[in-house]
Amino acid sequence: MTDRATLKDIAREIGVHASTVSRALNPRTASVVKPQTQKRVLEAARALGYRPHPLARGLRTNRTMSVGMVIPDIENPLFGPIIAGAEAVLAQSGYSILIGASDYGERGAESVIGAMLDRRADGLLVAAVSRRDPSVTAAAGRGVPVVLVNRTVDDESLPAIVGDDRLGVGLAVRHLAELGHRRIGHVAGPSWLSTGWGRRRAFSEWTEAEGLEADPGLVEEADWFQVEPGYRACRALLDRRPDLTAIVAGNDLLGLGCYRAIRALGREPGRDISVTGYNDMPLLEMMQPAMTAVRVPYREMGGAAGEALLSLMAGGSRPVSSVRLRPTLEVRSSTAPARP
Amino acid sequence: MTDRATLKDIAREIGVHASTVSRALNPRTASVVKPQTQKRVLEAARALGYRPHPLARGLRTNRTMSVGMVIPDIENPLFGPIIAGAEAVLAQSGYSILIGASDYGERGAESVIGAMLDRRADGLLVAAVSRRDPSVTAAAGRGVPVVLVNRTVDDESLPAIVGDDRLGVGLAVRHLAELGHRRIGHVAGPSWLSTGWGRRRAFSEWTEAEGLEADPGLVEEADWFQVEPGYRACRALLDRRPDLTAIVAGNDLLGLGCYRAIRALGREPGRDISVTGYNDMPLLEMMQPAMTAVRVPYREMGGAAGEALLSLMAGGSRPVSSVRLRPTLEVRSSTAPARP
DNA sequence: GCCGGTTTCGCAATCGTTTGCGGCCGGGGT
DNA sequence: ACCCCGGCCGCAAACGATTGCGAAACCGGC
Repeated sequence: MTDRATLKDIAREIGVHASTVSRALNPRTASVVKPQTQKRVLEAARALGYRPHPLARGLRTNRTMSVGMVIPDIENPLFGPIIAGAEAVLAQSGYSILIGASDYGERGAESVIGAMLDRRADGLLVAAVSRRDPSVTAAAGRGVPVVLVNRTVDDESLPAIVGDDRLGVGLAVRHLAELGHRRIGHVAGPSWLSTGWGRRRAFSEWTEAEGLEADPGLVEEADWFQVEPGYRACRALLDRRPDLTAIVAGNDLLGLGCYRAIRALGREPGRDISVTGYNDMPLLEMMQPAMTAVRVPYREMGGAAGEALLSLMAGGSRPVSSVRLRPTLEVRSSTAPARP
Repeated sequence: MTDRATLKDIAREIGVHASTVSRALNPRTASVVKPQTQKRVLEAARALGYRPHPLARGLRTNRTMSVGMVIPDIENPLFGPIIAGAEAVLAQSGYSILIGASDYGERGAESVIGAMLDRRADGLLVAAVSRRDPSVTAAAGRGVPVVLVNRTVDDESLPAIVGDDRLGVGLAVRHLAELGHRRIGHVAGPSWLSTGWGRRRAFSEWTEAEGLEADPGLVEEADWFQVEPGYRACRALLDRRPDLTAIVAGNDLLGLGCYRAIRALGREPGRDISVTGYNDMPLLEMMQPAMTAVRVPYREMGGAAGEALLSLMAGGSRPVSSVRLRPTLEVRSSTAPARP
């Protein structure tokens, strides 16, 4: 760890005071130093390989140029693109990203957010866990810029960058309706997650809007966004309603659970019962049958969240508004015309 | 951002000097303050909700309690568990993780590593990109603790936590040999990646060791660890050697490419030609046929890397040795007895 | 040559913590 | 009674940057 050059080193080198060097190096204050001195400072700085010390600077300015990103489950491939998108735009502006896993624990989010606030992160990017997370709103209440991403909390006051689930579910339902399906079921995610809850509501709205059968019994809630719970929920759903010809799954994994449930009943997904996924995670197109799915632009989501946070941290007085990103529908072979 | 309490606040509260408070709060120096004073300090600190200012502390001690983690491609689901594993053990010791994407660019790794060193990260966890990355060795040369993870560089002096590819490939080759396969091919990853290169060499060694046909023509290199390049490489391989009965793929995605190539030739993976994947990424068991794959313990890998970095940063004079984690074989239905 | 007004820059404080050094005080040994 | 020593704590100097304030230096105009 060879010690790096400091402002004082540069100052000594060219015979000025450290404060002058500081001003010369700071674009905002560079106008008050004589152009020629600035040039000498710049040259010496480059010659010495000067890099400002972020701790010293942060101590003085109360800014760390780092933002905390809290992810409920880093192992979930969903969050990769979100992180990547946010990282790209934030790194552009010189911010570093502190990552923390909340591990879905009520206490988890609290402690990881606490750690980030202790570190004086300038802002927080939160893929909130539950629909009401006290530690998130608490942080926001203490004046820390917070942007929610992918999921939202019930508190509407926080800017949130999410996918437009209403639109996405609509894409799936309309697609199935156009294929002639009239009795469509829904395997929903946990209703205590904003994504599970929102898609479920959207499903009810769209079936009604499309003039399809709209019955609460068409919906079965899985207790987790995973294959196995999806399998169980789908079995329960098909037990109750063996006449369904299509199923809208709350996410891709639930959709894969539906595949298994349908096969367990001796029928074939895609051919006998159409299935749509949600998210369009990698490899979904490699499944058999390749799954039709609503694609959520996660990378863009991360990028938009990063930008929102930037403008929030820039102190823009006007509130940063929430954004709903438009999903698209990737039509593959798990959906087919309804059989008579 | 309500201002937090400082040492001085506590000092004023109970009528001592700030330095005394500092000593009382620091376990290492707590022995020099009278037990009773320490108790008063502790109480006041808790009452005021004191949290040390990491910037001030870091400025003084030259430690940031943060480590940089550079990942070539955050969107790759492979790295999720690695990050999670490392995060878990590092957070335990109070370290935060700065994440950075090098985006596979030669220049990328350099700039992101530079950013982390500017931030005075106490250590670096690097999922190196190429087998020789100058910026990594340069950082290590400057005295910054560096641990490589998943991939390694040719420079053997850096501690690296990797999967034991030799063993893993051996598991696959022996499994196939036991199933009666005699003519086994290999679709390799790029040889400029340590993983691609190492598995390829291991393949040659094992085919020879098992007394199988060992011919350079049995290996075809894909130019990237993706489905499409895997497809192309596998087609080329099968064009050259239509008599192969099994293929060891350099990773799971290449294996999926093999599925497609095999089907394109009118044959069926698993039944006509066995295929093994490598890594055992999520959802691989949902493929048709469910892919037999070497499973690499990525979460443990991240954890081990975190621990290695911790002991390296702790200044242990004895060199931290590299670790090879033992993979296991998940036998599924993409491998079957060789047909006569 | 003096004066008012700009530039341009130095001084010193400050951010919150750690830490070497020295001072004070009390107790025990001679 | 004196000295010494050890326990406990305060003082102040760092760490490296930013920034309000004031002081030179310099300008032109009278």
